[in-house]
Amino acid sequence: MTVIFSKKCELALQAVLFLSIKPKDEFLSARDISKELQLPKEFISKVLQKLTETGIVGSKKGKTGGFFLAKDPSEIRLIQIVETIDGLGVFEKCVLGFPGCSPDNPCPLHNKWGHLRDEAFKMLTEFTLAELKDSAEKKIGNLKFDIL
Amino acid sequence: MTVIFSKKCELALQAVLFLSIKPKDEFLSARDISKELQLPKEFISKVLQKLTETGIVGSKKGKTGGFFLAKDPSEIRLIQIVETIDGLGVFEKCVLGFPGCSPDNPCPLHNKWGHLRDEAFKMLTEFTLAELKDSAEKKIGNLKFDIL
DNA sequence: TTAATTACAGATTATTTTGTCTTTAATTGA
DNA sequence: TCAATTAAAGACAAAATAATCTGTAATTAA
Ligand code: SF4
Ligand code: SF4
Repeated sequence: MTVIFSKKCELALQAVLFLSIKPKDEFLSARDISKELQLPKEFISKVLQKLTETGIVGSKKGKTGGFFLAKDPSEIRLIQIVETIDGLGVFEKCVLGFPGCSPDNPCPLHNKWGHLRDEAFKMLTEFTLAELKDSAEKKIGNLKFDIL
Repeated sequence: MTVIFSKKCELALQAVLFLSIKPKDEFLSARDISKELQLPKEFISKVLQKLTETGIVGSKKGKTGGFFLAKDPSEIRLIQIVETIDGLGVFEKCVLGFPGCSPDNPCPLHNKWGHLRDEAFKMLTEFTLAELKDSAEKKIGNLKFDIL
């Protein structure tokens, strides 16, 4: 079973969301994030490293180092995170997995699926971290008390 | 990078679509299908075996044996194929991959995503093989001449 | 200056998914 | 009956993905 995003990407979304609810000038270590989100530490840091390359998050080495959002949450669109981690391939691919299908002979699914795909893309480009901040805050707050 | 469906499932869709464009009383061997769709033979037969369990396709062993659609194309909904191969988990899962999220405190994505997911589900339940037959026919016909 | 802490980079391992191979049982035509 | 053909079943191999580990360089506090 697969989903739209890879696990890596889901994790990245969570981690960045977590960064967004913290004060802007605070450095969060991978360890802190992993502890709070209950996710593998090294995986976190690897993913965040990737995101530093694209300038979405910043990092500082050393004793008080850690990660932080490099931009204002309102400047970070979800699609940017997806793109960095997974790429945008999903949004181009055929549902049926047919090779070499050209859209001049589209099957009935093509239009419907294409539309949904575009909607998903639109959703991810429209939403910024700022819009998710509030509910993410509650959500991550709850996380500690969740059994699963 | 992952997509909505697993490769197995894509392949199943293609194989079943292929069966649907053949005369009802014709047995198609896994080898024939694999040859025509240019896909691994054993994978095909494995997937079709799965689909025989759910009664979507039928099979016959022996010299003139092979696979065939057990129902009329208009009776086979795409979702049934997806369900047998991948299950319906995708349509229940959270985009962000948060564990233990309850819908009483939905993040802004939840509704949007939920809607898209439902649309996808609806699309797959509404479409039957019959509706895809015609264009699949052309599509598979072209397949042989495609470079990739 | 030194010890501690942290991101960083890359190797390594584990797990899952995908694909192949081998063997068996059923069916048919010769 | 017998040889050929095929699905079925499941072991096996390869590849992709996820997760861990190890060592290094940067930074800071003492
Ligand atoms: S026309 Fe159908 S088969 Fe071709 S790319 Fe679109 S969805 Fe896929
Ligand atoms: S509310 Fe948000 S985090 Fe929770 S299940 Fe829905 S999409 Fe996922």
